[in-house]
Amino acid sequence: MRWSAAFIPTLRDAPADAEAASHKLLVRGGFIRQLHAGHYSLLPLGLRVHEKVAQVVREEIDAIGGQEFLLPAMHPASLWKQTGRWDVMGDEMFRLQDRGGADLALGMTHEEVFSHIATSLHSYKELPQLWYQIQMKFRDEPRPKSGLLRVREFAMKDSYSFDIDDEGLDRAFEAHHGAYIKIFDRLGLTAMPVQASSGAMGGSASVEFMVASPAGEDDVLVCGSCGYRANVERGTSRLDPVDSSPSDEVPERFATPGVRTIAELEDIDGGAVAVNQIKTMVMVLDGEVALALLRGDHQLNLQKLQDCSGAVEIRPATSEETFASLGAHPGSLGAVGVTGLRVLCDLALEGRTGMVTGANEDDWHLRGVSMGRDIAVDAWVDMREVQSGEACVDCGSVLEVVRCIEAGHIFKLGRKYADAMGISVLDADGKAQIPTMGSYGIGIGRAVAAIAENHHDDAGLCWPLAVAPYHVLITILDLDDQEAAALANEAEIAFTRAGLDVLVDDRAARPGVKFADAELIGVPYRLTIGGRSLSKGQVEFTPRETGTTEMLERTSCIEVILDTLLASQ
RNA sequence: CGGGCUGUGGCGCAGUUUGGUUAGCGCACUGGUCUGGGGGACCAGGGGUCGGAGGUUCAAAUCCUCUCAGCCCGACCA
Repeated sequence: MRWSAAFIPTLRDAPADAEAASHKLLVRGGFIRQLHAGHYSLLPLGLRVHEKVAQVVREEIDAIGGQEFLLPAMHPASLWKQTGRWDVMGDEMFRLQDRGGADLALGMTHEEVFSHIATSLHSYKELPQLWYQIQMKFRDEPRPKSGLLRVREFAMKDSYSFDIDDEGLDRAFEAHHGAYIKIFDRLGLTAMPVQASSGAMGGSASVEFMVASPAGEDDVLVCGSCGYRANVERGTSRLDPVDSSPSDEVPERFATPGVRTIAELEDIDGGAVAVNQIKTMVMVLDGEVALALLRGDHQLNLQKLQDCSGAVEIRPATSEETFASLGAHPGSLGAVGVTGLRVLCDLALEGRTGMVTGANEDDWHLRGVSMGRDIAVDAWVDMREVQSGEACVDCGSVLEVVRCIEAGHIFKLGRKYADAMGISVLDADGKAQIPTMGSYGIGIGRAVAAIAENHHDDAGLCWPLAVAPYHVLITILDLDDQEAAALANEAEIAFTRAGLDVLVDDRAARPGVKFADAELIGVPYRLTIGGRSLSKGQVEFTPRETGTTEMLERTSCIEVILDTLLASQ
């Protein structure tokens, strides 16, 4: 490709509203353009990277026996009603109607459609099956952000496994686990598998593949010592022991005028340190007011609450709802003597005595509260969010919280969808069996952004060879120089013949412009042909990553570069 | 959904407080001259009606009302 004829609209300035490095650089480098919030056009350069990422993913899923499909992006509502997700998905699903008034949806995932196809499986002999596609998903994200990192329309590799038994599902899950490790490694991403919440997908196990990046949106607990890795939506920690010896104390009201926060209650006369307080949070779970109790110094994690409560829709109660339920305002709430409300209590409070909590009367608190005796707890659950510095649940070392991009997610779904969709095969005994499913996703565009986040410097992008839009950039400095033109031509032909993607910068621009653009778009290797070196019979070879230039002999440069590139592929 | 911010040529911005000539600057773009190894200089150009609608006024980018869009934080989110 000759740059002079290519559409590579580089910009000197990033759009003012771009924050993330990948967003800025992908726009500046002429890879993407925003159409509107959450919808991006891939320009030729961006598409090249996108396709290369997709190809790596395709090869590795093929390698574990995946069969590629391409399913419709638009689905009939009936399909989604069959699994109940027409209602469950809520506002996140794009919905529309055809001319006849029939309800349709734009697919946000494809369990339903693949399951629909899987109803034509009839025998255990046809299992296992591993099906996948690379296709557009549509999700009406409340807040698209950071360029390609969070969008409303994106290509996803989604695969689905169908097995007769749990052992089969385990094998499919492990196969994906291994494939994902290879994929992210080939993409130049350091991805760590972490224990994750299955969220609305349900199912028995789920592992996320996380790439550390400040541009990410997930927090992961990382133990540097034993390798424990878990999303904060799932992970836990080992707490320092606290005194919880049985106590004869009975709850006693005491005045706390003006006290509304944990910190204020620590300071007031007769109060208690946060560890000895009960934090009472009023939440609305699927329309029903419930109490979530935590130790005073702990934070609630909503995803954990959702997972342990089974509720689909969760929100904090309004202060009106709170007052109507408990008769007091936030800051004076407690669960002592409360009946008729579901009370969920964090495990960290189990067996605690001598606690301080709100009295459900503004400006009054209770002390001497014993958990089991004074509070009617419906369920003991893990719903606190682990903070950085807490002790690893497995080995006791210090946990670190690392900000990450979720690059992949694999789920064991079990039989929920297969059952709902009516998939059934006969086993060896002639008995009908419902297959068990797994589902496995990688967002292609998000992977592109994650790579950009992790492979760039001040001058621009720095693509790993495997996903670079072009492998080599031949920069001609003096367009009038016949010898330079001839050499560039010769090199382009030789590189292309060797299977490399070559971009030749033959623009009538000054060297500074060409160098700056070269670094911005991040082609891994640059061959610079300029009069100054050429007069000495030399050319320059510069890997983008190091930026250090090596002088090569004009006569042998093509060979040397080919050796270098083919060796590093 | 709550909070904050922003909409002026392709990109980045000034002008809005205090309404008043043909709406300005940098980059990019076109033609030219010089230059020629890190976004060069000069000359000459083209392109916007100021997110949209309504209103106030002799006069609106500027004031008022409504509305749309985008970004950030939070909530939410397979």
